[in-house]
Amino acid sequence: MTGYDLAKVFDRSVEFVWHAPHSQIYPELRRMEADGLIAAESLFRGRRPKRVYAITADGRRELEQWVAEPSVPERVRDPQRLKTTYLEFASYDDARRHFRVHLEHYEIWRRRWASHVEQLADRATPLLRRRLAAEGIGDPEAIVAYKVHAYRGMVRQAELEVEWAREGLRLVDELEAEARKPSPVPGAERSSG
Amino acid sequence: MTGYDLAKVFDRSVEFVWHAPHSQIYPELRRMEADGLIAAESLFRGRRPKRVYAITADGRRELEQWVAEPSVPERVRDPQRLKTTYLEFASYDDARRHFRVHLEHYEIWRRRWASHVEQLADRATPLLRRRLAAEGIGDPEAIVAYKVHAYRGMVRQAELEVEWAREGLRLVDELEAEARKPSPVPGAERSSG
DNA sequence: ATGTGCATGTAATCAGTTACATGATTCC
DNA sequence: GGAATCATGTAACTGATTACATGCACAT
Repeated sequence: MTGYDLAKVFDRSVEFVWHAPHSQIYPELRRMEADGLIAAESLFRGRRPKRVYAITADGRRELEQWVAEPSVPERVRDPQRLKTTYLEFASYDDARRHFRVHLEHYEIWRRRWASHVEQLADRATPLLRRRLAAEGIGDPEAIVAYKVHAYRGMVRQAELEVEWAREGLRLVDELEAEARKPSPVPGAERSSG
Repeated sequence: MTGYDLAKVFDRSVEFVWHAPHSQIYPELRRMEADGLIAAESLFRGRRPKRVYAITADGRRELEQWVAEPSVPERVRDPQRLKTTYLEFASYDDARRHFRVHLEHYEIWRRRWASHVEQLADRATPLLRRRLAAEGIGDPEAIVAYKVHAYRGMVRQAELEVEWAREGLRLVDELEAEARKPSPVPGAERSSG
């Protein structure tokens, strides 16, 4: 593939587990080429060449090493959850806006990931078709099954976030209703449930 | 607090939604001081001073602005899920190891987050006690409720990851069992369920 | 004396974002 | 002719990691 193709895959297309802008992709491709992990063929159509990359034997070995070693999950850094922790500094409306943005974001992504899972299960994505059409690749069941499992994980994550945001909205409503009530006499909360 | 105190809070203590090493904290504190968001008091005990920071009025305003504007979640970048997508390049044992590491990691964090939720609900964490003891702060219910909600989100995320990893392990077992079987005659899958 | 915890930094490097920059081709 | 898409880069900056570096206080 070319850098441009990759940018599409990362950005607009279906590979929704990793994002990278083209400004990161092009230099990285050059670095990988210099390291011998990929090789480019320059195609001239019209005047300017485009560089079509393919993996080398060394690159394949590197890829296999990478999948073989389990990567330890990174230290948590969750901007949304961090901000939630300090929502008492915001107005009720701002707090609601916080959860609504979260909800809408993950609702969109839930749909994207879900439809991608369907496409994978149907073996309908261009990349997957290419992989399955190639010869000498291992178990086609495994190729599909691992991807489906990965993206199902993303779908569930999104579902969780949508639900969590909904509960957040309900929480804000409750806190606001509670705050509007006349302040209770200390100790009085025992008498009424 | 001092930079050291903050590093503890970020690193070893209970604030499990954001991580930062001290090498990032100290310069950042100096920058925030230069910007007038925090002010330091140098305490001399023995010989070397330690710098105890407190938020300023400007800093408080900045904090309120930060919580008021909803932050749009970042583009997805999920190393574990990415690797899962290419597990067909790994051996079954390496694939299992991948999911086991994931499982153990999130099992540990699930426990941490869950016990933190309990502590928050009991108003038992040192930081929360300090906040609630301070005067002129708003609704104590809200202070606790938002934090509990945030950390409950983390607990559920961890539960999801644990379950997802378990299913991953089952998937690898199935794929391996399937691969060990004599290769089926094409079309034969119709006759037996 | 030795190790643990308190306490504060710097330096080199890497990863990632945003903006700047260009030009060809193809479709309407 | 103009817009969208193909196609490839660089530059400045910010955020984050890893390693290097130092020194005090206190308990065993």
